[in-house]
Amino acid sequence: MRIVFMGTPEFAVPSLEKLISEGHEVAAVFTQPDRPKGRGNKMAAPPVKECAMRHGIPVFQPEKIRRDGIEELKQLAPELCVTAAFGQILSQEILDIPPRGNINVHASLLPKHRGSAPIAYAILQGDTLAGVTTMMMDQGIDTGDMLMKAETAIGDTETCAELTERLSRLGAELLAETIRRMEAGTLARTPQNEAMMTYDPMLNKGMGEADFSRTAAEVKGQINGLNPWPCVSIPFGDGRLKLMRAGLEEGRGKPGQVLAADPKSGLVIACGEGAVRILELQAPGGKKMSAEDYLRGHGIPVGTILESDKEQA
RNA sequence: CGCGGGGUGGAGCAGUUUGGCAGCUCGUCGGGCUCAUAACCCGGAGGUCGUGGGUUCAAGUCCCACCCCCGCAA
Repeated sequence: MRIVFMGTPEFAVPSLEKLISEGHEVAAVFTQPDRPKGRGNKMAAPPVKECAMRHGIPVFQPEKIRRDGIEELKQLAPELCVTAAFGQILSQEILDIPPRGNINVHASLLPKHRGSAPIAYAILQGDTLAGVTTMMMDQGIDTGDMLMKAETAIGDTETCAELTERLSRLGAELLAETIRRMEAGTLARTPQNEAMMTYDPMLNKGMGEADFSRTAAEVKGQINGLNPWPCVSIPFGDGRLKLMRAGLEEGRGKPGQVLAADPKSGLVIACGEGAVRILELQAPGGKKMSAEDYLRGHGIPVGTILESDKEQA
């Protein structure tokens, strides 16, 4: 099928590669413009662009596709559009161009977790099940009719980064099967149950302020769900200590109190209810490492109360 | 030229300010203690100190260049 693909981050790459390997004619890729990124503010291409260029597929990077990309899309004359984490709103005019519509790969079990950070919120809220849904795009945000779903259990200490990687591959498989059924004429559309819907706001840096007064399960969800961004952190020395992965642990104490801190027993911090074991962390200026490794070279006295931002203010 | 931190046995760090024997915690190997152990005691192996040049009687440490890693800001 002649397809135009729209996507931006790493999550979208497996879907694009799957379309190619399935033999579809990917006529072009739309992705976000290159932006200055990282140290030195060097311009960086979105992962989807790099993938497209590797395959010799034309790339379009309009600032707003609904303003600057309409004519190009019309000329490309796709039979179907596929989007995956594109990051731009599509207007009805755009959606009307491909005769078979626009399929979106969304990283949640809709109608739960509409919005731009479904995977983070699944972990943040303590869900045990995550998944991907293919759906027909309409003008709302993740509101269109559902086509197919795939589920997967969320690991006990799985981070958003890891789950995103898994779901990106699951989504690619699901996308391929969805298109196969569309071609076979056996694809059913299921409207979303609006009563069950949840919409998650965008993540922001403020969400990464540790709050050990919450329950251990909430703290764990916050730590694992906000990795890789914005990450939970606490003021520490010259900078901030980022907590990258956590699990639940027995124990109680004042919120933020260090219950254990040595290479043998690891790092355990008391919460408002229960305690969390910090499995991976990153000190100011340092690399990400296991808590055990960190403690081999640094001491944290047992009993220390780690201040979270809210307690300091 | 956006701001800043870092590279030292297998892991994580100290030592650099003020040049002078390679240090700590852990792991690993051997021995001991113990009913037993991830505990404890004794002993050993293991390091081109990111790379290249320079200064010096002497450089992990001072000077110059380069490579790599990381945080912040966007």
